Amino acid sequence: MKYRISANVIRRLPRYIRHLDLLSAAGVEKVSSGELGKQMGLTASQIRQDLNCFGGFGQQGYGYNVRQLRDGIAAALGIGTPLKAVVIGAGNLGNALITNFHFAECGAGLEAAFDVSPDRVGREINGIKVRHASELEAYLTENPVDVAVLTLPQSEADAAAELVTRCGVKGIWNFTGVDLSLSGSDTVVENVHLSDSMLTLGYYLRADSAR
Amino acid sequence: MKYRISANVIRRLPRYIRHLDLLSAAGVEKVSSGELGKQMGLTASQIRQDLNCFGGFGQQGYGYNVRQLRDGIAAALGIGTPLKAVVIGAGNLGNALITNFHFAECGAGLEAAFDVSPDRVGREINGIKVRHASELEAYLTENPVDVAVLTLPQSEADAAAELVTRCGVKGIWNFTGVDLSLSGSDTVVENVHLSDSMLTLGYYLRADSAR
DNA sequence: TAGATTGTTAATCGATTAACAATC
DNA sequence: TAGATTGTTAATCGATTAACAATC
Repeated sequence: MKYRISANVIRRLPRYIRHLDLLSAAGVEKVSSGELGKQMGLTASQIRQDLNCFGGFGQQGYGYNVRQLRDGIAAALGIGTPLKAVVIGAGNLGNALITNFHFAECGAGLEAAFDVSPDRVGREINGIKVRHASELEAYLTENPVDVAVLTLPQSEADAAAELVTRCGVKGIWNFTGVDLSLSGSDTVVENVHLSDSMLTLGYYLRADSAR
Repeated sequence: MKYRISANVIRRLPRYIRHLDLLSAAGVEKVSSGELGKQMGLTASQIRQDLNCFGGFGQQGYGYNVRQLRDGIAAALGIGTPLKAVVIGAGNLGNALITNFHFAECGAGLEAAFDVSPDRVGREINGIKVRHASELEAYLTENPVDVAVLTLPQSEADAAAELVTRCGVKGIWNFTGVDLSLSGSDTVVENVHLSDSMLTLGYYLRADSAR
């Protein structure tokens, strides 16, 4: 990682992995940038540029070994050295993530969940114990955690972000829909703003129909 | 809409709305591109360029009226003429969306949900009736729907996308994690690939720590 | 009118695409 | 060796930033 790799490149990497997994599953062993581009709707140039940010995965005159390329990208993303994660807010959405989301496949390990509702505290969801939010600070102090998944009400978002950051959490997966104000800190925030996504869909849908 | 507006601009619009709502709530009535930029971490230039894609919301020497600008952007996004939506797959995630997501605020109206599980079919979630998936095709034929929200297992994703597209659905909000293969159709697909999001977070987190 | 701030044109920067020499 | 395809440099394209005249 000599220089800064653009966010566009990084955000394409998961898609490469997904597509390569599909090829692997279909028994394909090698692929050229040209073919891969055709399948994924990208130019061969772009693919070669993207991949060369991370090193020479390919072989001239041959192409890329599917398995090897997949593993190379996975390594670049850091899958393999899992990050410790906790879910904060075990309501509907938190529940859905705890139950369905494959943390392990994304290089993370879910360790605990927190909530305030007596209905939820004490329960176990998919093997994860739901603790009371009042224990959060003590927990983070004793068990260093890398990522906090925020799935709590908007009104609590900023306070929770502040608390976890103070307790050493380095990344926030933010489902609250609020733009967190963590000025000054070097915490990495990944926003999943579902409203933004729906609004964008709506825009293109209407733009399309207008044609 | 004389020319094609870049996706970058479109994806910033929801954020403008969110921030302007905050200002409104705080009683702020006017804002200049300079101030707004400082608050949102954008350049004043970019803000003026963005806004001018949609028309002269501002007034020279004064700035932008917060309320008016907010409404202008909302209009550009088409909030106000709601799109009809159905949720397909009423499991954990579908449930969470039906219960928590504010469709109305995003210019959509949720009309129905579909599932195959006998535990879920017949139930009502947040006022939305869960119907059996076998009724989906007939339903869409009788009740034209704009958007299908796909929250079903990956194995069903492609078939569901094909069916709804065939029945006139113009937009898909895709939570399945699969890259849908809707070759040829002009359906708009908005992907919410949570794994991609988590992987990206992991990348930046580790890149940060490495420094 | 003078000051502020927009709308818009021009300059810069970065990302994508094209081209091609290196090499398997 | 000849053919294919990479890694990498150069050209193009688009997006962001800067500048400034228009105007409230």
